Amino acid sequence: MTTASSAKTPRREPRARTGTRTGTRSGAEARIVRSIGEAIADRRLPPGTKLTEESLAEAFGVSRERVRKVLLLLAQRRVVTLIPNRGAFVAKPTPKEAREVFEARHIIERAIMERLERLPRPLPADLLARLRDHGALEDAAERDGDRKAMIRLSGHFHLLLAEFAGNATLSGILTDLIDRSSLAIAAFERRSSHTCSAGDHRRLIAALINNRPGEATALMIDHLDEVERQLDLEAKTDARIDLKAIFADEPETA
Amino acid sequence: MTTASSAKTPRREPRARTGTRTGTRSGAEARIVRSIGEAIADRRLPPGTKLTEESLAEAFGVSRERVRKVLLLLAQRRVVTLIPNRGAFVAKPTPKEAREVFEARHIIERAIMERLERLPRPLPADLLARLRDHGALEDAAERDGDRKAMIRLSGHFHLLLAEFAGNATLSGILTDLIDRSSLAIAAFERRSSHTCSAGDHRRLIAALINNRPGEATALMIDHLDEVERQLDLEAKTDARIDLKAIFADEPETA
DNA sequence: AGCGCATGGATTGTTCACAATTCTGGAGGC
DNA sequence: GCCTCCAGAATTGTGAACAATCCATGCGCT
Repeated sequence: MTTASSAKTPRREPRARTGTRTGTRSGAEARIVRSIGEAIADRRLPPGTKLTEESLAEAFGVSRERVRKVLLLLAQRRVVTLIPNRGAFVAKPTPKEAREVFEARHIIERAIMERLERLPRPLPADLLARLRDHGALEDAAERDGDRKAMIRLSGHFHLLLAEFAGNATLSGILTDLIDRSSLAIAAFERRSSHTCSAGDHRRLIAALINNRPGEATALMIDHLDEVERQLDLEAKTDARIDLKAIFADEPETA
Repeated sequence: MTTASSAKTPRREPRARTGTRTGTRSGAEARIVRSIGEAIADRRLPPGTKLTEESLAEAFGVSRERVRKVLLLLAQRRVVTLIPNRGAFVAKPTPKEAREVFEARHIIERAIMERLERLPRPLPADLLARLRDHGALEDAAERDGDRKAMIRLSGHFHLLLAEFAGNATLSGILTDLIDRSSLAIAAFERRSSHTCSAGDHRRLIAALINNRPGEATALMIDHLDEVERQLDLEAKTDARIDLKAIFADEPETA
């Protein structure tokens, strides 16, 4: 094939900024990606929902081309599915894919917990503070029965731990996996069961602070197993929802 | 334009085909992504190389828009870096990022090896066949001193193992990590040493077949350690400090 | 010289119009 | 009644033109 050797004489190297986290540069796009991502995570956009370019463009007040780019990014993250000439849909994971995602989380989050347990004691003050703050938020959401907040906070909890494990690359990978977990949960959750994970998280925080070797890691594994066990890989949920209604009032500032 | 009420009554479900593997639909795009990715992996495109849209468009005989899309995908995979209004460059990982990538590979590939070791014996015939074929290819490349082939084959080896661990999601994650490893190697490799990994791979295959518990996993960890140890990750990135890079960091995202 | 500043050329970013494909709804034949 | 087939409409895909931005070179001034 044609080799891409058309790069001309090397000029100067750009400083490889580690800054941009998502690879998207414009702030507006990042905002839309996050907005749609969160809508999918807390199930305002259930799996299978058609994401019409023009509707989204209107809802966010941007051009269609930009929506197109956003959808491409989300597709790469497996959060939406692009079908040629048919459009974009909120991804609907297969049971196999759901199991794979949870297995991947098992692997990565176990490693994260092991690193956290190996952290020098006492734990950094900011970690403790953020864990405490987070616990309070989750408790409040549980008290209020705010389901969407609980889902969102649950994801944040896992990401918070990943962040303090000190490997941004792993955190990025886990971010995607958590989003896809949300999709899997939305697709396969049983009607009945609802032992919400706030309790698990509380115990996990306590174990992390007390630092009995292996305890926190074991709790994390149990926690992930428990979440996965609550799924019913036979259920098929289907619904469609009006995009504009969902994004009716989007906060201008992130 | 007035708001054309979209997303009407629920219609029909889109066949949630898992078909498109990469998220890119058109075959041409996938081809270009792979082509550029391989060129980066075996260092025909070293880190920092400017990737001008028009040059690429010409080289591949496609429109600039398509190149643009490809670059966006590669940026999402952290293989190229997009700088607003400046263009696309082959990513140049920092030492920190390189360490993170290798740590992530450690975690994932250890898990993969553990799963492979747990496979029922004797190993599937096709796995054995492909391992043998691959070994022959690597031996040949080593004999011929075909450095590019060796790099490519080394990546394929790890992906081959991942594939037979039976988790496509993990394989996908590892694919990205391997590409980024190639970048890290290209950026930080020491001039001198290069005990190429064909030998490591050979021993690993043997251990996998013989199946002394834990041996293959340990070999994989050693292998990854060895590769990383051959890099010079001491922060010698650049003597002069670029002020623009320091202050150019995103003011927008929290 | 060295520094500041304007201009020219090149490259990226955005918008627009149109082509291609699919979906919808109905007419017609069996 | 049910299926097939065929416009019309809606939606996605593509290319080209236009605007914005940046880099480099040269000129004038201190």
